[in-house]
Amino acid sequence: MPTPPKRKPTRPATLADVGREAGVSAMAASAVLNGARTSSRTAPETRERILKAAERLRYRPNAAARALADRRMNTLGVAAVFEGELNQYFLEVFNGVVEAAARHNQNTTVFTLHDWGRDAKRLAGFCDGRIDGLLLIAPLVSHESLEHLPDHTPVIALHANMPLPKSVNLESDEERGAFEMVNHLISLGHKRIMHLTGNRGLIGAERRIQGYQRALEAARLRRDDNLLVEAAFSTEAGIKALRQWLAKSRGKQMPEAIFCANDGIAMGCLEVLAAAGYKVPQEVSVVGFDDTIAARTTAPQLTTVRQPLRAMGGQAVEILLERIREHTTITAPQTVVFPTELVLRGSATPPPAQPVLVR
Amino acid sequence: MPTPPKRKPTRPATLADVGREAGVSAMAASAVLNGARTSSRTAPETRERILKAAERLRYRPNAAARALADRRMNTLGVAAVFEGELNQYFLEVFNGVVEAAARHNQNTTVFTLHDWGRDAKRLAGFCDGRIDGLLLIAPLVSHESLEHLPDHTPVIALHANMPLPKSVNLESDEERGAFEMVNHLISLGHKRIMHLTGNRGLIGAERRIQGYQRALEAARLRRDDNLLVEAAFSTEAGIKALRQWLAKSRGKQMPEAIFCANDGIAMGCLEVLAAAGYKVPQEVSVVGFDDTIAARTTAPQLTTVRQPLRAMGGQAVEILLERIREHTTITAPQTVVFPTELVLRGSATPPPAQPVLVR
DNA sequence: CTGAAAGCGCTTACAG
DNA sequence: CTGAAAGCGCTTACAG
Repeated sequence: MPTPPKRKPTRPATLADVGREAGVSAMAASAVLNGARTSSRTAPETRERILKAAERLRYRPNAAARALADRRMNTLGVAAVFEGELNQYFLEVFNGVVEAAARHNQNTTVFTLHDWGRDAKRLAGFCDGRIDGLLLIAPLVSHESLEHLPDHTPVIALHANMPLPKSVNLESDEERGAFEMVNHLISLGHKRIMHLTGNRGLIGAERRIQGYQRALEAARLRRDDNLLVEAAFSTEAGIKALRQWLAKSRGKQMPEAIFCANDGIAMGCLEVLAAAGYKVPQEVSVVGFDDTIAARTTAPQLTTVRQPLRAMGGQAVEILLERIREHTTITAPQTVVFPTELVLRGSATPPPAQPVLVR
Repeated sequence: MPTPPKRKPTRPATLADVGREAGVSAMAASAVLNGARTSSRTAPETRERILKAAERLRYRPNAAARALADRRMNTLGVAAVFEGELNQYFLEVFNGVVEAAARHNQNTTVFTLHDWGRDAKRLAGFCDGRIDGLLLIAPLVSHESLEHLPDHTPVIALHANMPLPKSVNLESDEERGAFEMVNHLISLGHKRIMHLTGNRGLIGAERRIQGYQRALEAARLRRDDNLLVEAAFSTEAGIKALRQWLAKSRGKQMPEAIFCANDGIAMGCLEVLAAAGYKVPQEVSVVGFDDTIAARTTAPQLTTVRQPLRAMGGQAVEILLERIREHTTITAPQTVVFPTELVLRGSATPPPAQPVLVR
């Protein structure tokens, strides 16, 4: 006795189901439901019947099947390192990414890496049809790891440590941002300006150093190597570096202003200076870089250099989608530079009339 | 003249390609490369040949094809509203999600909604085979929108405004957290304690209000309706609410402490108070709720109520994966409550000896 | 231990 | 305007 062809109720409806229900073929259903090319030329009443059937069956196109046929997943990958946590910088960029992706009906999937060098192979593994394009956030690439980059998936990089070949690279004009900030301090009357650097070797850190030095030179201020203090891009590093400097400089003159390579370092400075009893900005001005949320919650609020992180994230998505759509092949590395902007708040004022000594 | 069977170099290699290269069938390749069941029983030298061929061809399994055959995408969806930006709360939860997902070799894709009510249908649209399970972050569901929830994809909710039926619901004991925080302020000597609320009507906001009021009552402090100030769960709302309150209260006594419904509001308070020249915590104590990263980046750092957001995100993933694996069907809503915890930092101290006036 | 076959659910030419 | 066929790249039984 043959079993009646009964759909198991737990299985989502397919195009074939809808077609059967509407008395048409699966691809007629495909045409009207999933907008295949021929959709416009379907008879109105057939169309109606199919729509009704789909509604009744709660039909939803299966993404995997569609991706397989289409070679298009409508999903963008975002890769970033996860060192215990995704940080403020990432969140800011990701906001822009998510916003732009949503505008284009694209999904965003996040891949977290422990280490750019080590995980280069995993990165390529992501490009296995589940994403249509890949955005690398602040990647630290080496010539070797570039080997592992996917061939068939367009890649775009934001704040890479070196321009990725065959890719568009987004960066901001950090050298200029640093230059303008130091210039601003000079115009306020500062002459003795310390720079707490980011991680030496990172391109972002080096560019800020260059901007700092160029501004000093342009103003014919002498370069005091003692005021170029190596730190790293974190609050902890800022605290440590400034503390050490103060400890070994007792009795000497304080810097009139401290230009920090990012807001995190600046926060560390504020903490150390407050603890040691120096008044900011009356005795020492302190400025940052990035304009993260944190810059507005310190007291005084931070004068800083704004990078348009969110806009950069959005633009990355736009460019990536363009490349996916057009199948654009990039041969030479391409670079897009975003402007930075000075944000003036309360942490920088003219220097004190009398020199302040380290105490 | 027949064209030689030449692979187009732009196409990623498939199992068939690898099989051909190694002189075996596609499914032999499948067995050793993609770990199908039979993999263990492949002859060592065949195995070796296949591995070599795959390496040479840079073979990568196509995720879409695999998902279609498997009915398993190895991807989890996370849905959250995006009102201009993903906030710290989301970031914190997402950290836990990402971490747990990575541990299980699962991807995470983010779906952003404008509005829970309006986008209920889109939500179901996501459950089209591209994800295996869906995590709703702080969803605002209605009985009606529940209709649209997917039938074939397990769902789990974090901080839902009402327990979702057929789903596991994760929440934390916010009433108790609020109670303990206000109680702590009282034990420091505060009597005049303001509460800046979250969005009225949201269960999380109401629970914090209840905890606040219960603590005042328990200490027999009179309830001053003027100090229960309606705001919403954002920094901007905190700024606006406190500014308005200050503007209409000139000459009156400042609150000794401000209990904010979340850290974002507290950050807004710090900003307003810093701008207006009030010293925190010497003149006013400010405390938050959530213990997001931001709580540690403010100056002073925030005393706050810790919700184990990250752990909750991680746990959500674990439960979801369990449900996917087991095909567990849930009939009655299930709820898991996480404890909160007081985190003492610098933003709350005993009240000033002399009352401070609004200036 | 290995391979030929059928199927996952969709699309894209190609006929009628 | 509509349908039968082939194919996307993989897996899962099922034979040998």
